[in-house]
Amino acid sequence: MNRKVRVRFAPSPTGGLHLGGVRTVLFNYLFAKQNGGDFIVRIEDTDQGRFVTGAEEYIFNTLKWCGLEPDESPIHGGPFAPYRQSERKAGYRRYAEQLVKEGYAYYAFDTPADLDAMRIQFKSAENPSPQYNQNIREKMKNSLTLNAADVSKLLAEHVPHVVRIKMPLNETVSFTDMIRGEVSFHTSQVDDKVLLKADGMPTYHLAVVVDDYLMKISHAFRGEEWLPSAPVHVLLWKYLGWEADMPQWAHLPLILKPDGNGKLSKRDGDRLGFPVFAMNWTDPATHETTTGFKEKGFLPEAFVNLLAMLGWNDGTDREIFSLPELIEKFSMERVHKGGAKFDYEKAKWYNHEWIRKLGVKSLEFGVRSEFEKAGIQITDGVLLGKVIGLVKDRCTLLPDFVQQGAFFFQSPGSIDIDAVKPKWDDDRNMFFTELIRAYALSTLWETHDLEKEFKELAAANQLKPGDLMLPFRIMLVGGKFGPGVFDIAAIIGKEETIQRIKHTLQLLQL
RNA sequence: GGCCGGUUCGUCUAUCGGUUAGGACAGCCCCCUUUCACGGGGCAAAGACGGGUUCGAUUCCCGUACCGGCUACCA
Repeated sequence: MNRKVRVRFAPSPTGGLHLGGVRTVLFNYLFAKQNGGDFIVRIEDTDQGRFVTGAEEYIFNTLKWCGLEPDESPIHGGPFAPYRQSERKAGYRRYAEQLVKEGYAYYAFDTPADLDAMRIQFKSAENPSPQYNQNIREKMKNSLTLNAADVSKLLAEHVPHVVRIKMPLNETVSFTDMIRGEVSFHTSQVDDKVLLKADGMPTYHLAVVVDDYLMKISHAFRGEEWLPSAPVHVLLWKYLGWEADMPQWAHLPLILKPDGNGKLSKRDGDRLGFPVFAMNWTDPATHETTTGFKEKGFLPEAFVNLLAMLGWNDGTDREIFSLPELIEKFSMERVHKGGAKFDYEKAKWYNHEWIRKLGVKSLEFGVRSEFEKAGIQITDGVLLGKVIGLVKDRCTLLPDFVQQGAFFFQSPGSIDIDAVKPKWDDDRNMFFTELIRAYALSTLWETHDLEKEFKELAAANQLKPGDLMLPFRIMLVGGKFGPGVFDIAAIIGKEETIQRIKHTLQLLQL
C-alpha cells in the first residue's frame, strides 16, 4: 500500500472535549504530520437528538489552543466537503440499499416497542441483554421473515423501518490492529447492528465506513471502546467492495480514573478536583461550567506533552517533548495496550517543567492575563518580564504567578503581622527605622548593594541578619513567600521599599 | 451472562530470553537556601497466580484470577 496518509478525528458534538478525545486527536495529528499526510476533522452528528449548540465550535477552539489544526474540516474546508455527516445524509441510503440488494443487509420493521418486548421476552439469567442477532432475527418483523410482497407493500406505504446488517452465520472476522496485533471475532457473537435509522440517518457504523472510504482515509485511530464493533466495520468494507481500501486500524487504550477503575469521566474531575475537559465548557441547557485545563492555568505545550505520554513513550527516559519533537519521535507501535490512570500531580509537573523551559517572552501573554483576571493591570512590560524571570521557577500553574508576584505591582493587601510580632522588640524597631534612613540616602539600588547595607547595619547594631530578614520579607510581600528579599526591594524601588517598611512599622505600633 | 481487550513499584512507564528489573511523579531523609520554592544527593517501592517451552523466563504459549470495554434506531 503506497497511498497518501490521511487520518481523521470524528467527534460527535455533544459537549466538552475531554482528555481522551484530545489524545486521540493528538495521535492522529502526530501520525499524519510525521508521514506528510492530512489530518481531517469530520463531525459525526448523525444523532439529531443529541445535538448540543456550541459543541462543534468548542471542538475547533480546543484544537486551535492545542496547536493541532486540521487540514480539512467543516470550517477549514477541503476537497471532500461537506465534513458534517448531517449534511451528507442523502448519500448514505444508496449504500444501505446496495447492501440489502446484495443480501448483506435487510429491512427491519420492528418498532421500538417491539424491540423492548423482545428484550424482555428473551431476557434470562444466562442472557441478561438479548441482542438482535442471527437467532432473534428469525422471530422479528423484517425482510428475512416477511415475504417479498409484504415487504414491498410496507416499503411502498413508507412504514418506518431500519436497515440492519446481516451477520454471517459462522465466520471469523479478523484484522490487524497497529497496537494490538491480530484481533479476531466470531460472527455468531456479533449482533445485526442497525446501519440506517428510521429517520434516514446512518448510524455510526455505516457512516464511518462510507465516509472513511469516500474521504480516502488511510489509517483509522479511535478509542478502545470501539473494538467490539470493529468486525461490523471490517465486514462492511468487504461487503461494499472496498476491502482493498480499508484503512489500517489502531484502537487506543483508555484513560482511566485515578482512583478505583473505569474510564475517566467529567464527574471524576468534579469529584477529585481536577479538570477533564481541555477548555472551559458551559452546558447550554444547565448553564453549568466545567473548568478546563486551559483556564486552570496549563500551557498548551504542557497539555499536549502530558497527553502524549499517557500511553506512549519514545523508549528512553525522556519525558519532555515539544510538538515538533513528538511529530518526529511518535510511533503507533510504541503505544501501550493497557489503559492509563490519569495522575493530576504528574500533569502539574509537566506544566511546571514547561513554565521553567519556556522563555519569559512566551509566558508573557498568559501571565499578563492572569494578573488582569486578578484585577491587576500591567502597564510596565519590562517589569513584567523581570518578575516572570524571577518567579517562574516556583510556579506550577499560571495563576501561581499572581500569588508569587502581585506584590511587585501593588502593595501587599495584607501583612502577616502575627508572624513578626512574637519576636519583635525595640532593637528591631530601631534597626528598621535606621534602615529607612540608610536606604533613603542610598545612591545605589541594586540587589547586592541593598544586601550589603542591610547586613552592615545589622552588624553595627549587633543583630543577626537572620532575625531581621523574615520581618523585612513580610514588610515587602506580606507573608513568608516570594523570591530573594533584596531582589524584591531592588525591583520595587527605593520609594516603595521605604513606604512598605514604614507601613508595617506603623502596624506594629498599634 | 456473553464477546473482546488488558495486567512491571501507590501512579505513568523502560526492558524487544540472560539486568543488582532502569527512569519519572508522589512519599520519606539529607544538603543547598537567614522565606517558600528550584536544585543536588539518598531511602523505600514492582513483574497477579499456576502450568508449560527453554540451559535460562518479566519477556514466548496455555489456563486461572482480577480489572476494563462493549452488549441502543448513541457515538
